Amino acid sequence: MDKLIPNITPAKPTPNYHHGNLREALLAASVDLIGQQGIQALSLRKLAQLVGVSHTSCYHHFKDKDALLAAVAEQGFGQISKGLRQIMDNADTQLMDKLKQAVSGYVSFATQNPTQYELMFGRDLWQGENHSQFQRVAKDSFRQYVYLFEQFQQEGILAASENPLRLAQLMWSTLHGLAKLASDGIFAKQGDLDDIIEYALKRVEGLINISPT
Amino acid sequence: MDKLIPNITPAKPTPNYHHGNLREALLAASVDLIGQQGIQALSLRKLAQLVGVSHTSCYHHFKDKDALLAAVAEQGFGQISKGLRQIMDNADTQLMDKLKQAVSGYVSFATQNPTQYELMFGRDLWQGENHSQFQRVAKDSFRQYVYLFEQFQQEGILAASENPLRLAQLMWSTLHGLAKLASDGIFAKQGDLDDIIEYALKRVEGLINISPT
DNA sequence: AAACAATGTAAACACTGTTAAGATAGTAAT
DNA sequence: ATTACTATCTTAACAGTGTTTACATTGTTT
Repeated sequence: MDKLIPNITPAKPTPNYHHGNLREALLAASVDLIGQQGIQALSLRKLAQLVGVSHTSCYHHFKDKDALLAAVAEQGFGQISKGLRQIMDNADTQLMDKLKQAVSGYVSFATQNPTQYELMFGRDLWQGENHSQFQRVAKDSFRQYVYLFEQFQQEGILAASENPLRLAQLMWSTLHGLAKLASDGIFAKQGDLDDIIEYALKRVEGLINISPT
Repeated sequence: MDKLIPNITPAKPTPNYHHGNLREALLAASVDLIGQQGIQALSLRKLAQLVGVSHTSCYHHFKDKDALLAAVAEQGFGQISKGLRQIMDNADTQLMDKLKQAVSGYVSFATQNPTQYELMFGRDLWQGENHSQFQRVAKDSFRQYVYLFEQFQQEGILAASENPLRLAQLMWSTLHGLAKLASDGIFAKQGDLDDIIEYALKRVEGLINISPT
């Protein structure tokens, strides 16, 4: 779906004074530029030149540079949410398989879009001003994990004594940690990743079958 | 140990041409400034003004702005390592209690120094140029977790069939995820954190007692 | 005392985000 | 269709940034 080498073509021959679709173009160029050169390398001016437009025109579509970054991050969460929903809505898949697919899908996104993933969890977007729209989309993607564990419980696979929310929080923390550390190559070598995931899933399976206190 | 409101005093009356301890002063001021205003707010000029020195003097102690940030991050890992070592070296503490203390200590650091923690795991420092010294200190702090689980195994508490490295990687991922999400208030409310940690530790305890395949 | 290296400063460069004022083009109202 | 209006894009300017270059001051070694 994503091109391996996104094409950053320096301006296209748009004879129109009004670009017509500048907002989307800016977002797309941002994803490309960030993916290739890192978050730091993204400047409004470079971006505008890439799209073939004056750099101040950005301010008609985004309040801030921060707002643009928030939109890029939001798009990332949207992508994850979409993928999760497709997995969840497949009636032919067993619950445990859904979990496995959800996990590997999440980690895949992080490792394939490491800089965007970094942006999505940057402290600025969560702590600073209220990028409320962005945060809403992000939290929606999380609720699907809670929903998954609730289904586990409804089908009696997971003991009623367990707390689905806590379980989802714990599992998602692990997932985020794995994704982050793997995508940045911090500790686990890229190859070890699958091993660790398998290792983690075994634990969850044990938890589900044994269902301890 | 850390002051709640670090004092950012704008320049001290240093009549000396040579500051004498500029490197340390810059690091300390960086930690303060970052902690109060965020990473983005740190500029070499602001920093220099805070210490009462010309902004170009930084380049005699750090190659880059990035190098300075790496030093700040390195100091953070050093702090964590030191705390872990104190826990590990206490002969009067049981292994399981050491684990608990290590976990809560780690999370405490992250929640009390959220911006520095963010910096420590920023992609730039891990991906970009080779801040080798920084990475060495960081990885040292991780090895202590591996060492802990190895001890578990030596004392027969953890089944020999388990892989201490994998276990440490998994646990540390979880820990990092929890710390990050909690310190930025992303999903878990700050109050829920203790619950989740307790929940997580129970899982590890179960793993250790039952010692499954 | 002279030579040297370490550590400080000042000036200049290219680049950044942001604002303000004006140009252009589509759209709705008369 | 002409007018008014709004959305969109441009140019010009501003303050602030990291970094380099050349120079000043100090501490140390010969």
